[in-house]
Amino acid sequence: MEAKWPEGLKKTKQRTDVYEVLLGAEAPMSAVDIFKKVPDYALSTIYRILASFEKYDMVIKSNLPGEDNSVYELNRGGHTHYAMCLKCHELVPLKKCPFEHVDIQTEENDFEITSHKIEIYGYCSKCK
Amino acid sequence: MEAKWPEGLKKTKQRTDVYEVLLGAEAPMSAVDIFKKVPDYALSTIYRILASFEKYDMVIKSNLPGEDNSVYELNRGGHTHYAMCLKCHELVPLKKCPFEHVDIQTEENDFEITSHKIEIYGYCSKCK
DNA sequence: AATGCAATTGCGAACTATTCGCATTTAAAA
DNA sequence: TTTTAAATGCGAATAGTTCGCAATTGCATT
Repeated sequence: MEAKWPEGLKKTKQRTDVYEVLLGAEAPMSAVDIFKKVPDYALSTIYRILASFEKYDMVIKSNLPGEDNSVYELNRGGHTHYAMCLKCHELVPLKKCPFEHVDIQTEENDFEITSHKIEIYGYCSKCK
Repeated sequence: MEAKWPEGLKKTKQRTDVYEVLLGAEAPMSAVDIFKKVPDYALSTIYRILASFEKYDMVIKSNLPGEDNSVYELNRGGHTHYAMCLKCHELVPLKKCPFEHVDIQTEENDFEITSHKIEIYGYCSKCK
């Protein structure tokens, strides 16, 4: 309900509702998923809201392959990765970031790494 | 020119030419990138060829965020990951897979991992 | 509480990457 | 060489996302 709201991001009914939806989600959602939860708002508005949230680092946008759309999740600080079931497409969170104690080396030895994304695939307990 | 060709994949001028293009590429290419190299073939044919290559595990299809298209690279066996420069979008290969000696644990403890993708972001030597 | 204005929204049209349908061509098996 | 399933070219269709613009709304200032 009440939560930190970025300075400079105007509060509107649409934005707070979309924020609520993301707060209640336990897996990343697509724009259309969100749209279905708040069908009174225009889909293009959902996209614009998500873009504004992304600009303020409130959400993380990901593109899961196999799917042709983007999904969004609230940026809750400590970053989370997911494993995706190739059969039912369920997303299962990883216990911890596998890169925690790994150092990554590029061919170009001057590359400054700022962030990463990980996609894990396989079969969930129900599907295998 | 002569290289292993999967059993059951019919050899056509279009397919071998697309294969050549991918062989000569040192970074993943989009369908349109490839199309520009072989402009006599229909773009839809390029897509279908890439889909057939993917089915035979000859290419790896990836979706780089920020870009709204997919890119394809030849599957050369030992898998490679890339770091992407957030400024110039150059792709720099990693020296080795960071997951080589890491075990990944999901919340659901029965998840069977079969593969992974990694996306590293940052700034290349030229851009930072 | 009323005013002003920039930011946001709704609506539909536009755009882009990708896929599909179908008639024609072609690889390669017989 | 004949045959036949698979591949291609072409344009149209689709899906996700973005854009333009007029109408609305948040919120700072009176």
